[in-house]
Order: sequence, then C-alpha cells, then structure tokens
Amino acid sequence: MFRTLNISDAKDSMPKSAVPPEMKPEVDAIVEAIVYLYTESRRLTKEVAARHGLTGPQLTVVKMLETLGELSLSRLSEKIRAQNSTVTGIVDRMEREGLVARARSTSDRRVVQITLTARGHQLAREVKVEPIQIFREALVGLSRDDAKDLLRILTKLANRVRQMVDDGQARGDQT
Amino acid sequence: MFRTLNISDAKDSMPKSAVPPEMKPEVDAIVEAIVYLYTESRRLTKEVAARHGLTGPQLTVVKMLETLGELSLSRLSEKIRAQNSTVTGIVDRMEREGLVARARSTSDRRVVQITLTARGHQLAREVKVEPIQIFREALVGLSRDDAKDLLRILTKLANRVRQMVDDGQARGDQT
DNA sequence: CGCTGATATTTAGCGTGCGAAACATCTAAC
DNA sequence: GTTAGATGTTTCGCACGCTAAATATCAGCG
Repeated sequence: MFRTLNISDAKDSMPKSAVPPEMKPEVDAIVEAIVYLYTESRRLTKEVAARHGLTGPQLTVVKMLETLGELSLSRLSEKIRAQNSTVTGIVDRMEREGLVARARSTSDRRVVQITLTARGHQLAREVKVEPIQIFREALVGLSRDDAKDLLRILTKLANRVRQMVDDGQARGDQT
Repeated sequence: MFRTLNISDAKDSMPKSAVPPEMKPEVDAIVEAIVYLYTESRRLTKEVAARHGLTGPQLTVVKMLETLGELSLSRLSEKIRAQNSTVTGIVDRMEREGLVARARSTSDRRVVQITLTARGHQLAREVKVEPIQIFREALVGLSRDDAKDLLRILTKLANRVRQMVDDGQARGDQT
C-alpha cells in the first residue's frame, strides 16, 4: 500500500467553514488563472531568450550568474529550482556554446564552480529583461491594494500547500 | 533590432499609479508564490499518478477522457494545453499500455478519435484525485472572501498578460 | 592507514514539450 | 475533376526535467 501523501485524508482535518462546494467553478477558475500565468510567463521568457539564441532555462542561468557571480552546480540547481542532473545538461550545452565555464574547486575537488565567460557576460548585459520581470510587467496594472491582497492570499495558499506536503512526508516517506 | 514583443514599450501605456517600485520585494514574492504553487501541484499530481503506474500528463488525459468521453487528438491537445506533437507521444505510450485506443473518424478521415479502453476506465475510477483537486485542497483553507478576492485579482492579472501578448503579436511578429 | 558513510557531480533511461517539416485528407475555386 | 490551400496528425530533432545508479571525493573513526 502507498501512503506517501494522502490528500483525501488531509481534507478531513481542515476547516470546513471556508470555500464551500458551490464555489467549485471559482476554484477551478483560480487554478486556471495560476496555470495560465505560469505557462504564459514561461513562454514569454522563452521568446525573449530565443531572440538572443538562448533557451528559457539558459537565460535564467545567465542572469543568475550575472547577479550572484560564480556558483557551484548544486547552488545553481537550488536557485533555478531544478535537479542537479538537469542542470548538468543545461551547463553542458551552455559550455559547448561558450557561455559558461566549469572550474573544479581547489578546496573541495568534488565541487564544480560555474562562471560566465566573456561572451556570457556580454549576453547578460544585452538581454535587459529578467525572466521574473515578465510577471512584474503584468503586475504593474494592479492597484496597490490588489497587490497587497494578492500577496497575502497567495502566501497563505503557499503555506497551506507546504504544510500539506510536510505532513505527507512526515507520515513515512522514504526517498 | 528585435521588436517581437516589446515589454518595455507596453509599460509606457499602463497606469503608473499602481504597484510602485518600492513594492519590488512584494512583487517578487507574488511571483515566487505562483511558481511554487504551480510546480508543487505538478509534483503532487505526478506523485498521485505514480501510485497507479501513470505519469502526470497521462493521469490528466485519463481524467479528461473519463469526463468528456471520446476526443479527437486536437481537442485533447487544447484541453490539456499542449501541442499536438506532444500529445501524439503521450497517446502513443498510453496506447502501448492499453489505456486508450485510437480510432480513425469515418466522417473525416484526417481525424483520430481517442477513447479510454476498459482498463483506462477502471484506472479513472480507481484514481480519486483529479489533478486540479490538489489545488482545491489548498484552497479549502481560505475564507470565502479571500477566495473571491484571489479570483478577482488573478483574473485581472491573467487578462493583462493576455492583452500584452496580443499586443505583441499584432505588432508584426515574424518567427 | 584503511574503512565507512556522506556529499557533489555525472551518466543513463525515460517522458514530456516544443517548432518545423512531412504526410494525408478535406474544401473550395476554377 | 484538378489544383491550391487549409486542416489534422505524425515524425524528427532538440532541450529540458526527473529518478536511480555510477563515480569521485571528502570527513571521520578505529
């Protein structure tokens, strides 16, 4: 039997007062909106990146290294929310294109430091729009109150999800 | 020069009154929250699907076909927000596993109708949680007012993005 | 020193996900 | 009816993105 993260169980321990069943369409609409916003911003990032011969993730990496400087592969993976193995591939291709360089750390020879090459730096300066900025542009149209409400509610939501996930894992998840 | 989708331009035509520069951290937090919610719900979907030997997208397809019945490949692609070529691959693997079947339409022989097999139907009944429901669980903790505000603001946001995208494309996009 | 377990990275295999091109079929226009 | 363009699907090539396993190195311990 699996009991990794039992979502149906979780429901029973939650306040029933809130978001009643008749709001189902609204809930679906919220989900729809979030998915739309995420996928669209991703598509836009990709489009911006493509104008400079980059992929979406590659642009993210370039901007990250420009901002934070040298990063180990692990740190870089955390920053862009991807697995090490995924980033290995991305860095492989970027290295092939001469955008970044790998350097073995001297203090700990397991660690690989990733740095921007001259070409990488130039690209970082060329591309004005950071991935996150595409979202930001859309947010510009909101009133300050709306923005505050949005942040408050989304944060609450994210924390709830985080809690659900933690509960699930605490229940005996062996990775 | 590129002008495929000029995001900086768009800003000029927008109300300056809203979301001022000093709210930058809040804006970043909103983005962070949306990205988190999206990726986490996707991860959870994948986890639920895995318990039944499915991938995330495959579970989505199973639930979609269970709900809507027979769908052409194009319609199915729209529904799950993916390109035809992507769905062709997903359906290939599901067909191989005996979950769905392809049937050439008699009225229009270009069209391929996708249907659930008996095994597909059984799986659909077995798996209680629809992908969207994972989000829903998190939303259960919100007050009704919060849910309404969230929907209102997100919708506004999504419409703004949609408008930005349309503007960009109308401005003369040559792939 | 030699062993053990932890940590950092890579490799291998698979499943999306996309755009472009190939292919089949349909539709309209002549 | 033939031709030209539109539409539905697949194929191809590439880039993620993930997990599991392999590899290399480190840190500590007897």
